[in-house]
Amino acid sequence: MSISGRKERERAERHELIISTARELAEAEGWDAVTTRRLAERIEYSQPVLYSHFAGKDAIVSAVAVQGFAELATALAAARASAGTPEQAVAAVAGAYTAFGAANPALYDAMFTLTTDLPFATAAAPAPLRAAFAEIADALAPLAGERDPGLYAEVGWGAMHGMVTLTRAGRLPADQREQRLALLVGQLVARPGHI
Amino acid sequence: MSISGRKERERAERHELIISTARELAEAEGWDAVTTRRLAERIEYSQPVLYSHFAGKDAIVSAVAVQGFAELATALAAARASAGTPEQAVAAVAGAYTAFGAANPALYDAMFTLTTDLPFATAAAPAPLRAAFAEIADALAPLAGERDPGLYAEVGWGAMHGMVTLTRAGRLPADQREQRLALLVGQLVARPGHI
DNA sequence: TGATCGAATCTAGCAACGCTAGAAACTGTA
DNA sequence: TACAGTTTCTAGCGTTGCTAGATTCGATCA
Repeated sequence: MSISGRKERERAERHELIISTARELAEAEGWDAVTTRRLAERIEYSQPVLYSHFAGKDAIVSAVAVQGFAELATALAAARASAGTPEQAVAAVAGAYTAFGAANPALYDAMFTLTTDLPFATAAAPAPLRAAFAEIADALAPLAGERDPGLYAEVGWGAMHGMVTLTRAGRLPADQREQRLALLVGQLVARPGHI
Repeated sequence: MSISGRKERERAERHELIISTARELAEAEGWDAVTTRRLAERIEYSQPVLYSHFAGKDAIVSAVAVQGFAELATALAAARASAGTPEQAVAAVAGAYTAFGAANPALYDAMFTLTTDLPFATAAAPAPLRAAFAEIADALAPLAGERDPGLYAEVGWGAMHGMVTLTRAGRLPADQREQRLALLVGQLVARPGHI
């Protein structure tokens, strides 16, 4: 048992090594630089070993994305826990969310731009994805009032996500980041207007 | 003059043909199917002619994107013009924006996901891009109040963009689209809360 | 009308991509 | 020490974006 145990352990380590190396390479040089050849060279194995761990390159990106969602969930939970009022919790979560996107651009790309096959809005979605969304939902829930909590959370998430992606693409000026975020939070926690 | 004039005209026609063919192919089969070989075959020229019109494939995608921004600006203007109150204008613009994204998924991808080199928040940004943003800004301006109009527009744009992309990626359930949009608009036009 | 020269276009090919079949090496067992 | 099974690698396939050099086309002049 100990021999096969060691093998399994080594295999699991290599599995994680592939994920972390792909992530590092992407964060350092962008996802275009993450080719199976370069990745294999970095982990000091030949190309085909990648395919003994993952179905293909997409699966590697997805694995990085899931890791990202787990970290995002942790960051949001910490932000929410540090806040006093519900409004402050929303502000803290929004700040943590946008900071996460700014600090890990390639990771954020893997989570939202490159990964297309991760189930999300279903029960089959990986736990980290549901955990990250739950943090947003939990932060907004106390303020929902007559609003549907699920929809309220989705709208809040979408607003934060849009800001992150537009900022990242250089489509929102980098300055006034703070004020923009404050304005977003102000709208999110506002009592809804009617048309 | 008439001969070289005809040549220039034919060249311009082919230029547009490349753009429209790329767009059609993308909308029909996704951008992955838009290879330089398939594109050349469709326009019934060899591959290298593409490079006599565009610096590379990215430039073709960018050209499609600019066309998309022009159409988006038109759609938003029409929506805004049809509305009565400022609040209704915001609702109309938001509805038109999300409908545009849903109706032209590949085009929207070209505009926001694939194109990375289009300048935006600067004066050097192509006119259609500034026009589309201006429609959003103009719709929100009457409601800005003490809010900075520019930031207010950016936040509104980000919120709509986030909703479109998350919906498109299958990360927001397709049902309750209407209610979600209404909730978003309600938050956008709300008098801001404070933290 | 026919030769010439420049421009437009195509053929053919490069390097790099994701991925895989079959050979080789390595590991544990007898 | 020979064998069996797994693991890993070498080599290569088809496709990608892009380009150099050959070729064809067309306007201009003798």
